[in-house]
Amino acid sequence: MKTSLRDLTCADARTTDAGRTVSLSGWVHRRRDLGQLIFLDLRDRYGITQVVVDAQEAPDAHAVASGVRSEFVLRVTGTIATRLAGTENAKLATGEVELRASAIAILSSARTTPFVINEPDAEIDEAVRLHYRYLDLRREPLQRRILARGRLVQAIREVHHAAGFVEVETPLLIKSTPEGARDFIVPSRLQPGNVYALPQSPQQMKQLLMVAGMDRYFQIARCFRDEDLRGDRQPEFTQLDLEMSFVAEPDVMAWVEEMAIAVSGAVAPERPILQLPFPVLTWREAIDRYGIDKPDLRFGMELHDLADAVRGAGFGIFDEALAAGGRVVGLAAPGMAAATRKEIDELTELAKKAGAKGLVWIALPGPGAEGGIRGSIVKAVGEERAAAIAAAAGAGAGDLALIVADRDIHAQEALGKLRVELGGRLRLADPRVLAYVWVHQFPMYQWDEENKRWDATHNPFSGVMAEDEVLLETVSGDPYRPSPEDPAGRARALQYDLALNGWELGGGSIRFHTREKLSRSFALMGHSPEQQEAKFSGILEAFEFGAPPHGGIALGVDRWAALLTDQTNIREVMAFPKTSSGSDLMLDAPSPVEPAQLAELGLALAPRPAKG
RNA sequence: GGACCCGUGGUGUAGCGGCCCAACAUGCCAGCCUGUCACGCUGGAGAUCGCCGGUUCGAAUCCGGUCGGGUCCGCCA
Repeated sequence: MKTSLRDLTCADARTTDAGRTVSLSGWVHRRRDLGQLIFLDLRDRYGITQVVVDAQEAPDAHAVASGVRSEFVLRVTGTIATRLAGTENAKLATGEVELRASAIAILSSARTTPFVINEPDAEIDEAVRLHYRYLDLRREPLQRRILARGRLVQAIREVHHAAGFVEVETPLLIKSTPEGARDFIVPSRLQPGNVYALPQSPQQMKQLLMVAGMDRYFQIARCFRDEDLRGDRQPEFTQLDLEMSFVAEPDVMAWVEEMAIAVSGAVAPERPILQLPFPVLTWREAIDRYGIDKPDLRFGMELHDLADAVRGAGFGIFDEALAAGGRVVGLAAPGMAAATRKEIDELTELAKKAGAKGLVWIALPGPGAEGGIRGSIVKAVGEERAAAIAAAAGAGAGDLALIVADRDIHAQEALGKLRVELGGRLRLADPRVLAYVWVHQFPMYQWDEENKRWDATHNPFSGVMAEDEVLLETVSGDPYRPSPEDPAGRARALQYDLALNGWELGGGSIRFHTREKLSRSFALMGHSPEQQEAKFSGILEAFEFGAPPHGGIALGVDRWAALLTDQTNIREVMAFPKTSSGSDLMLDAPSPVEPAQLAELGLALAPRPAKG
């Protein structure tokens, strides 16, 4: 990549270039000073080339090289030469040649960096990394991941354009809606007292683009949510947002699947996809088999219903749970029969933290192991029955059965968390594999006891399965007077989530596309006609002018990039992320504002409440 | 909003009541070295142990508070 200041990048030189006089520019990666002979590893984004500076050959260049330090920026002119036999470096793409310097220009000197750039494995305090993010980005691991993310976004764009999707930008200054996550607010100077909100997603805009006849839209969209942060959540994040007209659920899923396969191949061609086509689970199946709606399918260790196995065994907790309409579920931790008391106590603690009331265990001795069957209920139900229960949980010789009894869902959810934990501890998941899985047929609503209304479990614009539309009724007969007994609670949404290796990549749905149906759904969610008019007048009105049936999805680009680069934290795939308290340590944001700026906006800041 | 973990030369760690005006590695500085590639060898500089207060004859070490970072719960239509 020839430019005015260089003829080759630091990755280009080969033996076929031997004899050429060229200039290279880059950073000093490492310097090895042997006195009369100095070696400089010159680095740029593309690679590393060894520069040799010989005091006899080039005394001026040698004098400059003597004063050069790590991370100086140089332009080196010299001759590409094949290395002396036996001094080739197989670790470098350019390792068979070197640049024999005749002249060195220092383009920039550099202070000693707060951490070393040339050691990829060095662990550095994250606050320091964030303060000097531009230096951290210079290091190989972060640089590699940001490049991979670039390929991810590029592949997404290419695939969508090729398939006829139109890329449309939507505004960042929009209307605040009181639903869902907290909005980031932007005060309006032209209309003091009024505010814009930053979008939590382009949801309504993309539906309006369907009403506009765009047919297929996508966008790499920045989204904002003012909620507490996590390793997989930042206040601003990026979604692949797309919407399609005249589609049903299988159309969207088929496209996303085709797209995801192409994109995965472009970013991580060496990583096999577990199963094609992607497995599809109903939400119910996912909960029953994995205890979670984003199961990690890279390993089995599924949950088993133990109702039949424990019925009448004479163990009170189980009988009570079943009598109350609850569940008894178990799983088998392979090879953990020898688990110590302490390990089991830890797992019990974990299960309780996950909402379980307790944890029952049965260890089946492995071949050659001393002693018989052990477990917390062996005494109560007898060895034979305990063995049968463990077997029903999927345990064989040498395995540890773990059992939870609780109300519906709670039992599975608690055990599901144990499954994830154990899967990690026992290293059951192949880290190379990409296990995509669809989960669909979610319940549309869940009862919000606090506000006495139904709440969308995922997306309030989702439609419901055709056969469930009859359920969108209330016991009261008035859609504006919902109650927890309403049949609406049984309605399943036309909602589909895509999970990857136990992470929620994203979700989408087929939307309601008539004013009447959307409005009825809003009513169940507690929105009066007046509130609907105030909050959603745009989309409701639009649906009166001929809206096509449509649906789409939004996928988390940060999470996708993290998963494809083997990271568990999206900060590691973002160029300039914020801390868990929302600070940008490099720019020192957020920061105080000038009184004049506030005055212009018609704002006054309330005094910060003093801490007791 | 809550719980837990961490904060010691530039960086990463050790030290966890007196043996410490703090140790090790690396980085940094200087000198030597013509085939190194994590170059090597020799020497040197560099820390009031995040901050404030308390306990104690004595605090990096114990206690309280505070600031910063991280993890988790709540939250995240």
